[in-house]
Amino acid sequence: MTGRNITIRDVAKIAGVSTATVSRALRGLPHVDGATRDRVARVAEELDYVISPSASRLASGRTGTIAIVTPYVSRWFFATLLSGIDSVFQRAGVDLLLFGVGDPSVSTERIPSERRLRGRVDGLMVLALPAALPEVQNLVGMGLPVSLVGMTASSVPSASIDDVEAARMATQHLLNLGHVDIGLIAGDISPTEFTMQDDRRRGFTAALSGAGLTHDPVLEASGHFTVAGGERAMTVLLSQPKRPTAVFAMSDEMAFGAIRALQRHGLRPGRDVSIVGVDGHDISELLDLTTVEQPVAELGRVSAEALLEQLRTGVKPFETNVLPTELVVRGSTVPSSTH
Amino acid sequence: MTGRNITIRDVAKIAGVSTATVSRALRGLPHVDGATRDRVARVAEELDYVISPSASRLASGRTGTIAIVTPYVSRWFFATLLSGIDSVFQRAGVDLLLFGVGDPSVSTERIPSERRLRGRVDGLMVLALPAALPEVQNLVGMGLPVSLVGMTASSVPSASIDDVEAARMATQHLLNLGHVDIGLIAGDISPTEFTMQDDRRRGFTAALSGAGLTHDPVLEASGHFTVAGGERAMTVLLSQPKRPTAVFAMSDEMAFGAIRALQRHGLRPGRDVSIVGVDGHDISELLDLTTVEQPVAELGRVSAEALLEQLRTGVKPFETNVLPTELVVRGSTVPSSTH
DNA sequence: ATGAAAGCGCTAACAG
DNA sequence: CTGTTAGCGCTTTCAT
Repeated sequence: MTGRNITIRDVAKIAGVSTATVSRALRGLPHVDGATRDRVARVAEELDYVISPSASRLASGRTGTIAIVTPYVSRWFFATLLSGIDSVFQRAGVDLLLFGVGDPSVSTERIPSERRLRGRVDGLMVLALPAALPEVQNLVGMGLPVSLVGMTASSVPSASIDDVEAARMATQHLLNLGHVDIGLIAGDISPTEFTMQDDRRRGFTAALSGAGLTHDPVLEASGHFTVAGGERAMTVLLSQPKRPTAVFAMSDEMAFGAIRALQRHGLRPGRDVSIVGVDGHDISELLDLTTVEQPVAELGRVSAEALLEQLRTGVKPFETNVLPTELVVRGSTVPSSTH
Repeated sequence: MTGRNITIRDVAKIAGVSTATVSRALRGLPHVDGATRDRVARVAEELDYVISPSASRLASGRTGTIAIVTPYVSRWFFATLLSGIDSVFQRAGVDLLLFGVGDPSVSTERIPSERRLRGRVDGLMVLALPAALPEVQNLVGMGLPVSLVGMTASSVPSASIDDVEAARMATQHLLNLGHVDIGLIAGDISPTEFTMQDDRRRGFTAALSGAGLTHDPVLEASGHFTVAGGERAMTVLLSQPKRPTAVFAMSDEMAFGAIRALQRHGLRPGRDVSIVGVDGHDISELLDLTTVEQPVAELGRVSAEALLEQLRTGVKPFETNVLPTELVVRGSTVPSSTH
C-alpha cells in the first residue's frame, strides 16, 4: 500500500547514525549518548518505525514468545489460569502461543513435539498435564525454560496447591460436622499417572483415618471431572442401600453435578446430603456450595513470573511455589442429622 | 547442547541438492522430481531438521501467526469462542497470538496498535469488541486480513447471531406465557456504541410492541453483563412497587445473578418470577434456566475458517455469517399466574 | 527440474 | 560512544 516498508536503515540514514546505533538506542541498551538516543527515538517515532520481529529474531535467536500447553482452553480452571498468565506476559511484551491439546487421557497427539517448539519460542508453560506422560516429559526435558502450573516435576519451577491438604480440609470439615458415612466423587477410575487425583484421594482417606474411619469403596464413584460425570456419580451413590450423608467431590464442577442429581431426586444439598468441592469456581457461590478455594489466576501469575524471571536472568528458579487454599463454608454442608 | 543447529544447508549437502530444492521439496511446492522430494524428505527426517520459522518468516514475509484480540480470556463466552478458534487454526498449523485487552468500556489502552501487529501476524480476529471504537477501527482498517466474531463491520467477514431476533424470541416466549409486566436486565446504562446491547434491547421492545405493550422504564435495570450485576439489577427490580412477573436478562450470567437475587428474597425462579436469558451458558442447564442458546464455539470456528480462507486464497470472503439461535425452555419460565 | 545468488532486516562482535 | 562488518537461515527470482 504505502510502498516499501521502512527499515532500520531508513531510520539510521535520517538520524545520521549507523544501524547498529539505532538498534542499541531503540532497545535501550547502554553505551548510547542521551542526545543520540533521543534523536533516534524521535526519528523512529516520526517514521512510525517498528523493529521487524522476524529479522530481530533471526539475528538474535530470541523469539519473544512463549508457548502455553494446556489440555483445555475453555474450561473454567484453565481459562482462569490463562488470564493470570496473560496478564504477566502481556505486561512484559511477550507473546503467547496457545496450544490446546485436549484431554490427555483421550489422546496426546496434539501435544506439540520438541521440533514444533524449538526455535519458535523462548520458553513454555505447561498447565495441569500428567507429568508422567512421555510427551510431557519430552517438553520439560527439551532444555527450554519451563514453568508448570498444577503439576510438579523435579527441578522445574512450578506453582500449585497442596492437593492432599485441600482434600483433607474438605473432608475434615465434613467430619467436624459429625458425618461418618462420607462419599467420594473422584475423577477417574483408571489409574492415570495424574498426581492431583491421587493426592486428593490421599487427603480424603487421611482425614478419615485421622477420625478412626476407613473409606468404604461402596461410597465412591467416578465423576470424570465434569458436571455430567458428577451427576452420574451422585446418582450411583444415591441408588445404593448405604447412602452417604455427605460427599466430597474432587472438583466443584463435579459437585455441581452432584447437586443436580440431588435435586432430581427431590433432595436438597445441605439439608439431605452435604456436599463439599474443591476449586472456588465462579459459580460455586451462586449454588451455595461449600468448597476449598484455590487461587487459580494467582497460580497462573506466579508460575508465569517464574518463567519470565528465568527468561530474563537465565537462571532457573528452582522453586516449587505452593499457594494456600481456603475452606469457604456455605449452605451445602450442614451438621449430620444423626449427630 | 548438540553443537550447532542443523540448517537447510546440512540437508542440502547430504541430499546432494541445492538449498532451493530442499526448500521447495519440504514445502510441497511443484516442480520437484518425485525421487528428489523423497530423498530430501528422508534426509530431513533423519537429521530431525525443522525449518527455522524466524528465517522463513524473514525471507518470505509471512508469519504463520494470527492475533486474537479479545476483551476477556477467562469468561465463558470468550473462552468458548477461543476454543472454537483454536481448533481451526491448530489444525491448519497456524499459531495464535493472544491479546487480552480487558473491558473496553474501562480502558482501551491494551488494544494492540497497528504497529504492534504489523509484521507480526498475517491476520487477526477481533472478538465482540465495540466496532465503533477508534482503536478497533484502526485494527480493522489496517489492511491485514480480519475476521470478526460477535460484531460486524462493513465489508469485513464476521460470524455472529441475530441479536434482535434472539431477544425477540426470549421476550416472545414470556409473552406467550401470558406475562405482561416484563422486566429487562440490560447490560450497561451508558450508551456505548456496542451494537449487541442495542440490538437485544430492540428485539425486546419489538416483541412488546408486537403484543401491543410498551416498555416501562421502571422495569429496567442494568446488570453490567456479570453475575453480580444481574443480582443487583434484580434486587432493584424487586424493591419497586411495580414488580415484574417475568424478566428478560440480556445474558445468562446476568440471569444467574437474577436467580440468586430471587433466592435471597425467598422467591423461586419460575414459580414466583419467570427468568429467561441469552447465551446457552454451560451452567444454565444446571440452574434450570430458560435461555436462547447461541452456538458459541461454532461462531469461533466459522469466523476462524473465514480468516483462514482469506489467508490462503488472498480473497476476502465478503460474508457476514449469521448463525441460528434456539430457545431452550426450562423450569425458570412458567405461565403467568394471573393468566 | 534444479542451481546460483541476492536479499529479507536486524544483531553482535569487533574496532576504533 | 559509535561505526563496520559479518552473518542469522531461509525464500525467491532468474538462469540453465
